[in-house]
Amino acid sequence: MPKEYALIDCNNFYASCERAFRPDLRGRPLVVLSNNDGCIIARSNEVKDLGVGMGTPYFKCKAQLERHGIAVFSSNYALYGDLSARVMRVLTRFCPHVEIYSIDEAFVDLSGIPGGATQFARRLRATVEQWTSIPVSIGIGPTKTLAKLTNKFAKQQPRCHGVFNLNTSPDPDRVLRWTEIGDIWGIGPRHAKRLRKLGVNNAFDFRSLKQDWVKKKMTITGLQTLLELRGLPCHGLEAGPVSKKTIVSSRSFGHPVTSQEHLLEATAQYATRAAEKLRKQRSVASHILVFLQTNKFRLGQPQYSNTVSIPLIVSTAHTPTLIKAAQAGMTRIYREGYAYKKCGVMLSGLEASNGRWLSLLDIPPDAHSRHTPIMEAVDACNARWGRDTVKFAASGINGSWRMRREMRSPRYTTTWDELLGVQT
DNA sequence: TCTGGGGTCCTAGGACCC
DNA sequence: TCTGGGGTCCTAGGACCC
Repeated sequence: MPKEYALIDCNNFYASCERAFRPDLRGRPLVVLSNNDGCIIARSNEVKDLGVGMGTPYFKCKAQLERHGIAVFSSNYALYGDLSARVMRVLTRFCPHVEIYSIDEAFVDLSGIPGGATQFARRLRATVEQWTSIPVSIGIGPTKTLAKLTNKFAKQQPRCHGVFNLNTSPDPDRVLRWTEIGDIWGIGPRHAKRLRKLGVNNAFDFRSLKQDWVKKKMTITGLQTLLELRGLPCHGLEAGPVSKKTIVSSRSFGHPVTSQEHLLEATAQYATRAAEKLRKQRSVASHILVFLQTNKFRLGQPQYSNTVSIPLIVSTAHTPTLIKAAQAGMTRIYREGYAYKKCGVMLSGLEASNGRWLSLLDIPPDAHSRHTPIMEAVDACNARWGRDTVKFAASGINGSWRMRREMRSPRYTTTWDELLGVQT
């Protein structure tokens, strides 16, 4: 019996979230923009049909969007994160094994489910939509790669009504022929271009290539994709949340930044965010990397970018220590006379905080563990009363470097002041 | 004027060691 | 005229994902 992996994928997730509390937007075209209102990162079906591409800079298509009366939103991650959690809660309630793969996707194992995977998936789809108002599509196949590709088929073929099972299909090869080479999970634009030149245009063509050739040209990961398309599972379901090996916090600035003072504020802010993520997964970091860069799209302007990695004497998750190290790094790479676009910090060398290596240097063993209670208290306050209830002065108050989000919808589900009002 | 953010894995090649 | 061989570790860069 083949496995029955299902991929549950929210349709146009961010766009669907914006519609969840705005029924007037159903059937109306809408887009969601990236941070700083820079690029299009989500489109409703109507906008996809107009040919507006994913990742298009907003300023390049603004006029077209206005002409067609398209609603435009800044990204509202508080809302998307909360609705995602609701969708995932429904899945974990009904499915035995769930792997949350991204904010809008989850794999589940439906092998041997009573009544059959297809019927189960249809009920699950209806329940998710009824309980969260988020529409999803479900693709089922013997491997994760085939479930992924079947999901796209289910989403785009109206006859499927959002659910398709490759395992019970009378003609599974039809789905593979339908899948363009660049739409296969694991085959990106570079490999797709090369394969097309060789006449390999869809998943069916790719599946018949020789293993040795694929491994040579596309490494072991390409070979795994090939085997998965042949129905041999190379990727299982992750058992639980996996700890990150690196943690990054970085942002483009709302406006170009020239002063060292503002860069140091931003650096402190990103170090604070990264440290929060670090503590959330109960890790400590042994290295902190800081980088900054000018705007690479401004070809006429002087360009400069640099990176510095700083080893920490003792692995830590203590925000003030990390801020200090990050700011020291930033001071080292800052050069006067440039208009900076972006900076950020990356934490690496992560280990579980309970199994930390002790430094051989002469540091009292409790030098950092004595900081643990205070950081726990800060995290608890911010969890209870909202982000930045307790913050570090080094981040400044209202620097012009903070990002722009001029068209953000209300945080309907996570902020009291922004709850949906109902008129009586 | 205006071009996102955060991750993973694999490989090649250099440094270094015996 | 001659200039070993093999192993490990680290880093940079490429490719991919959402």
